[in-house]
Amino acid sequence: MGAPKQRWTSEEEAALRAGIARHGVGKWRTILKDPEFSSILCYRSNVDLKDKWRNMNVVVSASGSRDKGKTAVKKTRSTPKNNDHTMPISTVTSDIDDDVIDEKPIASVSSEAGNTSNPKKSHSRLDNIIMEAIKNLNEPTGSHRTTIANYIEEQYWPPSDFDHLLSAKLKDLATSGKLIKVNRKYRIAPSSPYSEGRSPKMLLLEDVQREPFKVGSDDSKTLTRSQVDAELARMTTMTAEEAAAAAARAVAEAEAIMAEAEAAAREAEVAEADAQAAQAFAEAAFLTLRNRNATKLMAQA
DNA sequence: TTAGGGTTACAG
DNA sequence: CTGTAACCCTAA
Repeated sequence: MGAPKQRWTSEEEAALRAGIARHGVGKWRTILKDPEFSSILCYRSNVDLKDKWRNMNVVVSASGSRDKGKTAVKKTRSTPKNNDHTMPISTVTSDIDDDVIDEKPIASVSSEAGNTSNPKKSHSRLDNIIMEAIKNLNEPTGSHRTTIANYIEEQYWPPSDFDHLLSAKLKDLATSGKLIKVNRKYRIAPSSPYSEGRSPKMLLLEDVQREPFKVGSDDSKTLTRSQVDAELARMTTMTAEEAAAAAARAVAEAEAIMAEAEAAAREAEVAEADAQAAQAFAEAAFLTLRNRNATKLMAQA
């Protein structure tokens, strides 16, 4: 975690995450060609994106054991890649009603990558994996248990009784205050050491809050994907002041919508979708605002 | 063009 | 000296 050669900035990481969330994992060239992301990632190649994404997903490498005792990566194809290039929130998850959590002792985890879990830490590695999963998923309104499970199953391999372990652990973390459970979604608690300044929401607010705009709790709730694209396309022709104003307004709208969606403690999937769209719009607006000088429209190869 | 292995540079 | 992150090379 040092500062080696050309370290990736937070903006670049955010752009990469946003691009992956929008286009899918592995579509590096597509992400690079995206006008919103190419502004930030113009100094990176598709290989750089791939390498960076690979490094970001390196979780807990086996300490020691350079090239020996490496447990083979069992490619369990039990999960047939349900969705590739769709919003992760679009998984409607008909398998809800998952709050039936058995109070199963999970002390005997001992199922991780080759190395024995360190007995010094009070919490097992599964805690770190869960927190990392939620952090990397980076969903503004929290992550469903099924989404977390899907993420972990793709990053690692599912241990035995992983479902029960995850449910118990999530409840344990929620009761201990390390996670906040809103509706059926889990977020990282603000006081948790895992809540680094990686949230694009915070990133947005830090740079755009100079223009105090009225939080309009008005028509913005009916923000659709096409409207987002239209607004975004119009923004590229704005002046700096107009772009700043629009970005600030977008952030305010996103905040209002997300706050409203969270306050409504119900299973409102429509509000959730709106919050996602607003978040995406705000992020894209921010990226456009920051790099509107370097507007290079890469010709389609 | 992408995925994976290998190499180099830097931090602890 | 060791681990990590960016960089580099190559097969598919």
